[in-house]
Parts: sequence; structure tokens; C-alpha cells
Amino acid sequence: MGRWEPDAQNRLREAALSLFADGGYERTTVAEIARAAGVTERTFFRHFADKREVLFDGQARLQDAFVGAVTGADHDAAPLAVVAAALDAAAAHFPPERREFSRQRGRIIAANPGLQERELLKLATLTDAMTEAFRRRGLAEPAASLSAHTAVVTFHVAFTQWTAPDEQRSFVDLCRSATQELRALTAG
Amino acid sequence: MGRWEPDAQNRLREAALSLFADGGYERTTVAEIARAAGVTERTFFRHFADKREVLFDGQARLQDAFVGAVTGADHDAAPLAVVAAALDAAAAHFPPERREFSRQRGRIIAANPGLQERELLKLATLTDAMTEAFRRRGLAEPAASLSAHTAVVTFHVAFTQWTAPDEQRSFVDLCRSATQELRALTAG
DNA sequence: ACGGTGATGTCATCCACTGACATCACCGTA
DNA sequence: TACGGTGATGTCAGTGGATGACATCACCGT
Repeated sequence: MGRWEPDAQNRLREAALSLFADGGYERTTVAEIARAAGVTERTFFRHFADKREVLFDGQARLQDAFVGAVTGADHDAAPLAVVAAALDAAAAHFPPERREFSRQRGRIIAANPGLQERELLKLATLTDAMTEAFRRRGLAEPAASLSAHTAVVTFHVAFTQWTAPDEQRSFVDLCRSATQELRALTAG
Repeated sequence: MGRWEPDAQNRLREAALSLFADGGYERTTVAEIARAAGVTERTFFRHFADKREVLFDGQARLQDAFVGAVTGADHDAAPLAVVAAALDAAAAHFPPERREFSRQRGRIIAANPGLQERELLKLATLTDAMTEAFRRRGLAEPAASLSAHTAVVTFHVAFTQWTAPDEQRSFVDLCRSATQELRALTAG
């Protein structure tokens, strides 16, 4: 047993989400989150670059999944097939038991412009990383950018649907149907 | 003559840009900007919602130009023609004499992630406003969103080129050629 | 002459965030 | 067993962005 309770980062994340859901993002101070997690404010900022980041740090693993799928795809796979593989890899991060968490998080973000800003930045960063991965596969511009955008936009659309109030379908299914819709649109 | 020098907002904007360019965005305090403009820090926050906003408040007029062009277009004009009209209206905001200003502003934004966040939010807001304008023309989804995205992405691409170091072409020309490229891509 | 208005100043305060330094359980090693 | 290094945390002081409350006073219309 360590000198302190282990897993401070997780405790901070959970305390933050719960306090944000209760009292709103702005009215919750970092000091309150830290106290709820049993650490000091200073420790919060050792685990998260800023107050917003406590809601977004999972993005790193998601990005690894996306990029890993692109990098690991067959060398001669068509770009759209690679996009589909990346979406499947991403979908693994969103099992049914995580849906309620994602809904709560989505409500918090929707209520705060600053958090929406951060979300846009994360999506843009993800798109850049994907563009780079497609380039490493030998794809030229603008095909690399377009493929990356396709993957990220499709993911975003599917994720938004997945967290909608009465939505029942699985994340994988929503990705598939978003892909189908896009295919139909661009074929027109 | 007023009790104070007129046009405090412009003085603040200009002082901010010049100080940011000199010493960097982060190392410049709002108090310094206010002092350079001959007002107090409190007055800065009466003109701009936050420190970042001093670099982005022109966006409101740009958005009006975009939306106005969509609203004022012929009732039976094709979506792509409306997009072109919106781009022409936007281009009027970027005459040659504004290019150096835009380049400087671009360098400041490129050096600071927080400012990039804000830029993404502005583009997203613009896209939403355009989507709404297209809807009011009777366009259904997803055509409304796609048209809005087309306009905003094209604008962004052209603007980025326009502020590139050695670029000579006019903003209108860059919009036209970006539109052509997109047309070629989607026709493929 | 006079009261209303609006842009600004002044002051106090909150809170996000950072740097510097101290603490101390744990772990590997002599 | 003793001992020195390591890493996660605590403590403390300070900076700067942002906001609310209230005061000031040139200007303007009546």
C-alpha cells in the first residue's frame, strides 16, 4: 500500500464528472473537485493540464486506436476500407456500459461554450493525426486529408447519435449507418 | 469631443495586436494592453468578453456577410451558386491592404493553442449560422449542413492560402480556385 | 438650469494556474 | 540492515484573467 490512496487520477475524474453534473461546470471549483477526491488542488493540476482537460483526457487513447488501425491496415486496402477499420477500432472504446457516462459528459459539454471549444480542438487534433497516418500509407493530398476528415466526421456523427436521449442502437451499428449515408450522399 | 478619447475599442484592438506580435500572446497581460490604449483593464473587458476575443470580434461582421448573401440570393438559385455568392460577399472583407494585418494575426494564432481553439469555435459557429440560413431557404438536411460546410471549409482553405508567406493571388481568386478544386474532387 | 444616459474609473474579490521547495513511503542495493 | 534515490504528493506564495458593485462626469435633450 502506498503512502496515499492509489489511482488519484481516476478519483479526480469521477469526482469532477459528478460535481459538474450536480452543480454545473462553472460553479464547480477545482478546489472542490480535489477535496472530493481527497487530494489538493495542486495535485489536480499535476494530473490534468487544466480544468477542462479532466473531461477530455481519454482522447489520447482514442487517437491511438484510430491511428493504430490506419497504420496496421493491409498495405493495399482502399482508403474507405481503412476508414471503416479505424471506426471499428474506435467503437471498441464505447461499449454499452459506457453510454450513460458519455451521455452525462455530453450534457455537461453542451452546456458550456468553453468545453465545446476544447472538443473541437480535440477533433481537429485527431483529424491531423489521421491525415499524417494516411500520408504514411503513401496517400497523397488531398486524399489523405479527405480520408481523415471522413473518418472523424463519421465518428463524430455516430457518437452524437449514440449519446442522444432515446437512442438504442450500438455504436458499431451507428458508425455503419453513418458510413452508408455518407456513401449515398457522395455517390449522388 | 467626449470625456475620453473616442474609439477605445479600436485602440485596444490595435494595441493588443502590436503587443502580441512583439512579446507573444501569453506574455502580454490585459493590463498592458489597456495601458497602451489609455484605458483601464476593466474597460478592456467591457469591450471584449475575454482576452482571446480581441483577435476575433471581426467574425460577427463576417458572419453577417455570409448569412446575408445566403438570405439575399435568388429563391431558385442552386446551393452551389449560393455558396459562391457567400464567398464573394466574404471576400469583400479581405482587400489587399488587410493582408499584412491578417498575416500577423495568423502568426499569433498559430503560436497559441488556446487561440486555435477559439478559431475553431468561430468557424463552427459560422457553419451553424450558415446551416440555419440554408434551412430557411427551404433546403432540407443533410443538404443544408453540407452546403454550409462547403462554404466555410472553402473559405477557410482560401483564407489560409491568402495569408501564406509568399502568396500573391487575391482572396477572390483563391476562393474561386478552391471551389474549382473541390468541384473536381467531388466529381471524381 | 437640470436630470438622464452611457462610457469609463475604482475597488474588492474569486478562481485558474504555476513555480519552488518540503515530505516521506517505497524500492533497490551495498 | 542501513541507506540513498525516486516519485507522488503536500504546502505556500504569487500571477493574471475575469466579474460585480458603485462612483464619476461630459454630453444631450428638455
